[in-house]
Amino acid sequence: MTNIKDIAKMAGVSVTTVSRVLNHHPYVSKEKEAAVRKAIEEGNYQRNINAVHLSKGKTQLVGVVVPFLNHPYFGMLVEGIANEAVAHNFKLVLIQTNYQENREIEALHMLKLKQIDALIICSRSCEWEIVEDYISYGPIAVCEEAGGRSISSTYIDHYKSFTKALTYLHQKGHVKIGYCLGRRSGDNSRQREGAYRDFMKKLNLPQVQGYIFHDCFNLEDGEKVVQELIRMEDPPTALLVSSDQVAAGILACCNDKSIGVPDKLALMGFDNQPISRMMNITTLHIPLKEIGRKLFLQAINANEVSHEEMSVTLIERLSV
Amino acid sequence: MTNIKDIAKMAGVSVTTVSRVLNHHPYVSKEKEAAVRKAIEEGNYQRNINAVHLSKGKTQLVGVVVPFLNHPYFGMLVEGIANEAVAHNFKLVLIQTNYQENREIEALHMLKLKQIDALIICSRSCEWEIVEDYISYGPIAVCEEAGGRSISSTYIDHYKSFTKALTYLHQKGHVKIGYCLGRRSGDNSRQREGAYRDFMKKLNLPQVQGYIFHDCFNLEDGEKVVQELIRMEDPPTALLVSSDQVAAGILACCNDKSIGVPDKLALMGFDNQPISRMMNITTLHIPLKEIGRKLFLQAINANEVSHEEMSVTLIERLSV
DNA sequence: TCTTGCTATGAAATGCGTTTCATAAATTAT
DNA sequence: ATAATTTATGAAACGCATTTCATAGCAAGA
Repeated sequence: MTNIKDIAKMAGVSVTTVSRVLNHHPYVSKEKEAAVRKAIEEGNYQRNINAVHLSKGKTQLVGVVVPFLNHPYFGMLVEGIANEAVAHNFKLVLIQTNYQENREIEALHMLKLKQIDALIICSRSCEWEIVEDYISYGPIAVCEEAGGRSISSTYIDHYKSFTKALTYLHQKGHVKIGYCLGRRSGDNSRQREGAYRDFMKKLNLPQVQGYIFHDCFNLEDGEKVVQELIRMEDPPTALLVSSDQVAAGILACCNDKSIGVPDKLALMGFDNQPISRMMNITTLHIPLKEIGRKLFLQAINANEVSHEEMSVTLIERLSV
Repeated sequence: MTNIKDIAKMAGVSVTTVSRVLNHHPYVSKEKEAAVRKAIEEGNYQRNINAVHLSKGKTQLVGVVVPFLNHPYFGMLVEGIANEAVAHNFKLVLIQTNYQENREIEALHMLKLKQIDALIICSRSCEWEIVEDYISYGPIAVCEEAGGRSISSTYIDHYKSFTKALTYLHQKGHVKIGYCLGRRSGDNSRQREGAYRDFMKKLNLPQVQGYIFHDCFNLEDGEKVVQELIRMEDPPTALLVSSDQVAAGILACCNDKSIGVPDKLALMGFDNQPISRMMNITTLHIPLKEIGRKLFLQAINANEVSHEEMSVTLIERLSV
């Protein structure tokens, strides 16, 4: 393999000049540039990218932390990130955590080691303090509110969104309202729980523990929920489901069991995934691709920390 | 930032010895090792990973080429790859191509530049010849039959699978059978088309051009198909759909329009995605995660090229 | 005419860890 | 007791491109 030195020799110039040509730096005469290009051609020269990385201390790589991939939510989000990455000539390094904290720390570590130039955390598992320990090593962007912290964020306000959805359900006459969340921990869940508690309290509606479901991620989890609902003697009349996937699962199961939606049970989804459109599930649209795009831009912008709230839109369909 | 030289000085040894400790090489006395470890601790030393990469010519990175991510097929496949990658201490570099050939070539180029140690192509767009040009730079694994070529592969035989499905449909009494595929190009599609042609011809069944649909990837595409079906005066009675997503879309649309499934239209899906289970779609199970896992193992095994065919299983549900 | 200031170019320093080679000392084998 | 290994350790080479610094020539401005 030829290296820059060989090329320099072949072209009769210094390595500096070759480097200049390679990097489109000014101050190279046309003749020398031509000679260098010819040598590159003839020597079939390929820059050793790892040497470039070492030298520059940059890798044009951005880490993306996701708990898992085979879920439309993250699929869309990463799609948005990936599209923007291409446009900026960056590659993505995928770090699948399955919500394991140590995997997330590993990702942060990669930032420290400069294996990646920046890190996007789509769903955080470890403490803020730990993340903050790494901000000096490179930009970090998260998909949740990080106001006040030196970490860029593009997020939606889950408290507001949840309140919006609850208001809508209430307006539609529902009083016995329950909800389904993904993982129990995490700020997002806490925000949502808070919104629920506050809302129900304010309007003096019953807060039933049994109306609350956790660990709902996929279609299959919807079945689980319906099975529990059936067993209740006084089930909720409306369910706010933090993922369209789960809502779709619930709906399908209801159809199976001839539970009328929305008459017997109203369903409000989240995300506005294709499936919700197809199954006519009323949902809150979240601009995931757009969020992904913004996250990427924040991640590669080492100069400033920014916080961007994205708004959600209620999409009325037929499940409420 | 302290580097290996600093550590060597601090511990009163040579950089070689530090490197030995770092890499768990033998022939280091207990005392020196302890001194080195202490220095590493005190100096808060972090190996410069880019220097390691340069020196070793390896990056512990495997590239993964996918056309897009927000599709359960690729989501699952990559999930399988990612799980195995974690187990082997590799990271994945995602290359989203949107089926653009040049993006795929870029990925191959990364292999050449040693930015990645191996490449997994989940869905190939460019010519075999181009891919083969790169095999000397590192292992490549593909998710399609590559028999005879020096490229590892884990795949399912689409000809066989399609034939299996067609046979099943025919056994169930269907004669007017159509099918839906993703992209028109690609070996997989060609295999399927071939299977269809051969099967229909052999049994002397009608091959109607209008029964064939292309560019079906997502739920939404199902709608499109149904709309066309409605317009036909002599529509097919069964459809073999190369993705459960699309099958689900079709089914949902049929439900909407009160087209009885399977009475009016039988649907046979592909992949055995969660959605097919939920919607009771008869499908062919493809062990995607398993395929992903094998692909990864093939990719990091630089010593031998292997070809592994995975079998599909027909899952009888209620849509046929 | 003299001073700036730009253009052009290369030597050398910088980023940093791994690995080969050489050597010395300590064992083990013969 | 001598030869053959094994253990231990470091210097130097190797992987390679970028960037700073120094220098020289030439053109434009004062």
